[in-house]
Amino acid sequence: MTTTLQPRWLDADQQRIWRSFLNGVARINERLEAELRCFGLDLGEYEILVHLSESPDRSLRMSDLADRVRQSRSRLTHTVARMETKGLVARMACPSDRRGVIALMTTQGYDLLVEAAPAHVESVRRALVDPVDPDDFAALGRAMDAVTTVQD
Amino acid sequence: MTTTLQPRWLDADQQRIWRSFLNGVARINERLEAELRCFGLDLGEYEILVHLSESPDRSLRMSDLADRVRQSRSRLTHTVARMETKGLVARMACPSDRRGVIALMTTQGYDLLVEAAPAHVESVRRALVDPVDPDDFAALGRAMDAVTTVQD
DNA sequence: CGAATGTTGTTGAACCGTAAACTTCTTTGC
DNA sequence: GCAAAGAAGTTTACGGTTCAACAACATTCG
Repeated sequence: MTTTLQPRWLDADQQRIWRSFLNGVARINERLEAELRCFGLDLGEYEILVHLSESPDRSLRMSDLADRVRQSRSRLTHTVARMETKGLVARMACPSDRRGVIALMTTQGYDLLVEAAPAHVESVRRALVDPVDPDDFAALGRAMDAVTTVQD
Repeated sequence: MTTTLQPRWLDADQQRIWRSFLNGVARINERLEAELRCFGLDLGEYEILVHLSESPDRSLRMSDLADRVRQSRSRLTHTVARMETKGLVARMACPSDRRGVIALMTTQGYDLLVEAAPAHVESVRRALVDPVDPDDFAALGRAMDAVTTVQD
C-alpha cells in the first residue's frame, strides 16, 4: 500500500481570504507606487532613502542596506547607481573593509525624502490604516510577524 | 494665517505593523515564486491558469482575464504570448465582438496546473496559513477586504 | 445615418530586475 | 603563513514589465 500524500487543500474560507490578500496587496502597492511617482520615485527607492535617513551619518554598507530593503545585492547596485546619477545618494569606499562600499544620502536625497514622506504616509493611511478596523490592523501585524518569523 | 496641513504621521505601533506588512508580503512572495519556478511558472502565469481553469470552457476574454489577475492589458498580451509558445494557452477570435480575443487553456496547460497546484497550495499553507493564528488569519481577510472595498 | 468618443488588444522601445560569472578582499583552518 | 573557502559588490546578458502610440472595432448621440 503506497502512502500517497494527499494535498491539504484550502477550505472555502481560506481560499477566499487568500485571494483577498492577493487583491489587497496589489491594491496597496498600486496606490503607493502611483503616489510616489509624483516625486520621481518608486517604492524601492523610497525605502532606500528611508533606511539611509534613519542610520548614523545617513549611510549604510551596501549589503546591510540590501538586507533592510529586501533587495538582492545586484538589484541594489543597479538601483543605487541610478539614484546616484539623480544625485540622491553617493557611494564611498568603506574604511574598515576594503571590499565594502558605503551608500550615503545626499542633501538633495534628504530633501526629496522630506518632501515625499508626508504624501507617502498619507497614502499608507488611505490605502491601509484608515479603512481597516484597528483590531484587525493589530491582527494583521501579528500575522505578518508570524510569517516573517517562520524559517524555511 | 495659512492653514498648513500637518501630516498625520503613523504612531510607533502603526509604523511597526506597516513594516511587518512589507516584510511579510515580501517573504510570502519569495516563497511562492521559488516553489513555482520548479514548474517553470511564475505567480502571474499561475494565476492566469487558475482563472482560466475556473471559467466556462476554460476560456476568458483577454480584458476580463486581465482584470481578474490584476495585470495591465499590455502585460497580459506579452505574458499570454509567451505562454502560447510554451503550449499552455491558445488564443482565438471572439465571436460576439470582433475586437475581442479569447484566451483558452490547452490540455497541456491544464495538466501543468494540476501538477503544480498541490505544491502551490502547500506553499501558501507553509508561508501564510499555518504560521498564523486562525483568528488573526480571519482578521487578515477582513482587513484586505476593507482595503479592496475602498474606492480611490 | 455618421462623426465623435470609448474600448479592446497589440506593438515596439525603454526601462528595470534577475541570474550567473567574476574581481577583490577577508576569514578560516591546517 | 598560506591555501581554501567565503563574503562584498559589480558587471553583463537576458527576460519581463511599463509606457505610449496605434489599429480595429463598438458605442453614443446629435
